[in-house]
Amino acid sequence: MKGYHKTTIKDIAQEAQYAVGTVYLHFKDKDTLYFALFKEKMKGLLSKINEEKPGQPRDARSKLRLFVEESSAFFMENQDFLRIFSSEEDRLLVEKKLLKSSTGRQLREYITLLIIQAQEESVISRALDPGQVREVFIAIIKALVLEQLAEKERGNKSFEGMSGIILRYFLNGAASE
Amino acid sequence: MKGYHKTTIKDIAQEAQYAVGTVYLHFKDKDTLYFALFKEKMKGLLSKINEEKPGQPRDARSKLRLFVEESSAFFMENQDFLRIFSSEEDRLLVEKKLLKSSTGRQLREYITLLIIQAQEESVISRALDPGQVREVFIAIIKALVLEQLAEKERGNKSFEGMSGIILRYFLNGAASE
Amino acid sequence: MKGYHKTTIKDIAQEAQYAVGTVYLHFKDKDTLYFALFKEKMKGLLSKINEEKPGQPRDARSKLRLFVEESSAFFMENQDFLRIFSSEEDRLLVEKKLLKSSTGRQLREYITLLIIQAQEESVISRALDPGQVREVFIAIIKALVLEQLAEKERGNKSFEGMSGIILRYFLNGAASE
Amino acid sequence: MKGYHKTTIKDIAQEAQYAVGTVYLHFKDKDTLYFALFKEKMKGLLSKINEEKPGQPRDARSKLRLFVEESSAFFMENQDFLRIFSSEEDRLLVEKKLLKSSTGRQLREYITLLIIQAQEESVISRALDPGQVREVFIAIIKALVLEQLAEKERGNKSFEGMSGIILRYFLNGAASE
DNA sequence: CATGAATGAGCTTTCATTCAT
DNA sequence: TATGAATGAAAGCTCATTCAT
Repeated sequence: MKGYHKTTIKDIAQEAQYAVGTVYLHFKDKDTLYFALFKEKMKGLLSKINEEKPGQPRDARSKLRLFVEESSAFFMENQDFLRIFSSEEDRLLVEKKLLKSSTGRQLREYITLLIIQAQEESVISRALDPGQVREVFIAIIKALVLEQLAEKERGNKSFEGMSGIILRYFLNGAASE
Repeated sequence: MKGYHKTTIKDIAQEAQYAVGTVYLHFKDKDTLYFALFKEKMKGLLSKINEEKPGQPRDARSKLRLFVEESSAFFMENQDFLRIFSSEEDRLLVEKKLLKSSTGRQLREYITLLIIQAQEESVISRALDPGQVREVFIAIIKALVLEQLAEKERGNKSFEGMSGIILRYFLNGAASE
Repeated sequence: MKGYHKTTIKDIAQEAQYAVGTVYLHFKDKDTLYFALFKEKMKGLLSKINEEKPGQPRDARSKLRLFVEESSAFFMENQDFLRIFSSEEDRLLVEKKLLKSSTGRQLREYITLLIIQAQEESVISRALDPGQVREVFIAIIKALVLEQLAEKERGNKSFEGMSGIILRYFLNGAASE
Repeated sequence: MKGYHKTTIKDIAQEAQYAVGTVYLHFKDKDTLYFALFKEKMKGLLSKINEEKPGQPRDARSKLRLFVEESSAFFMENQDFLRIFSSEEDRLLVEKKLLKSSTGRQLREYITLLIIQAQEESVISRALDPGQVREVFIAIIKALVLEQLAEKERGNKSFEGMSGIILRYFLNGAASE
């Protein structure tokens, strides 16, 4: 994909097997359309994460691991699309218009609650601000997944064990023990 | 600022107190202009970091701290401009065209070498891949500085002690000890 | 009309009662548009010339006369437009891109064949190079039609008998008999 | 050369070893500059033609031949520059602004007088309009010189005997005798 | 509901012209 | 006289948006 600004409505319409005009029956403008698509994707991740599997452990550490796994996989699958919105430039728009919308906020809230649970279970330090921890958490996931994708393009190793590595950086940092 | 795609040459010219045509005396096209501006900023950071101050400690931990301080401050001062380039969408352009240029590469190299030194001094685990560590390092700085800026806009607390916090996340992670 | 370089897409669009963007739905750029318009005109002349009228004499001399009449009339009707393309500056573009295209070549070929027929019927000297004769033929038509148009602008006489005069110059030259 | 519209003032200034600004000390605008250059060239031709060589025959036929030779040679030497102005598109400008100027008019007058002399000497038919004859004369020279130049570019034969051929077309036409 | 031709504001880029030096 | 950096009007082209069908 080409990024928000380089992706035309025609591109999207074509991919969706619709005519340009039809798109405008459903979305009042380009922004709305994009944010709707974004929301849709986020909903996908959210429902996957919330999906209750029987026998699934509910402790914070397991849920953190699960979140990293699910979101990494999700990120990789939708890399092109999400790359558009992972831009800081657009994050402003997104945050201002849509992350305040239910889906985006729900995702952030999910993570925040997860972190609070982790603090309660003494997995994450109680001294830290949950919002801050969340940002670091997301940033590390994003950075390492993107790096991994770049590696992949260069033809290098696979994605095996990446979520373990991410979690390690997140929880224990880079220091020597 | 508005990001690469939304910022017009006219905007830039006006801000620089120039006429549109004047810009084109110095830069052959929009890309060239942007990358040149970007490079200039990076050069500023690079030279600030390399600036030898007498009595400055040269151990890895101090240098890491210094880097976080300098780059955070730098980031904050140039937030608008750098926000443009922190966009993933544009990172592709930038990385492909200019981060491979001396300045961008030098900065990355500087960080990588710093991390290697830290590994040698047992500040950072020898088991980790320096490139990966570097990405995590940058991501955490970026995420927390941006969050801080957002806070500031919302009128909240100041930036005091931020570099300590960043370093803490980076080195020790979020886990309880 | 103003010539290729001075005629803007906006001009053309306006004249055609279209918006600028509409023009670009049909032609990918200015060149393409112009050459298409040119081709269209040429096609018009070509089909007029090839139009078989019953009882129309097929000897070379009659066909030469007919060609002069048709092309003079055509030239006059489309003077503004064709003036653009009679520019040597643009002839390069046109010749390189479109006269090599079927329509332009067909027209040239038509004239060449006509001249060869005339040579076979001893109307034109067999000693002369048909290509050269063709260029002279075209040049004389162009020169005298243009002069006539200039006269007209100055308010002088009409176009009566012009094709006879053209043919006379072409076949017999300016010499006294 | 690139033609009137594609040739920039900077191009010309550079070629003349001047700075852009300097050009504007002598010519009030691009048109004026160009027409001045054109005039200069024409003056060159005019003085060459008027150059009295001892023992030079003064009969009309000889002078016509001489004119064809001189102007062909001149045309070839200055082809690039003259091509600019041989464009019909620009001829309007030239005719309106400068051919009415002394030099351009002088050249035309010279040819007209030459033709009248030829009519008096019964070389050219008295029945023909001298202005018209002049246009045909110029057109044939131009057409065949241009064709010859094109041939040359394609690597074909040389320019030998061209002025004889031109004169032949002009005086006797293309007809079989 | 669906279409896609038509729109035109707005972008990047060029270059004749000016003017402080 | 000579300079050339600065100017900004105007060009070609794109694409989000509309609307008659």
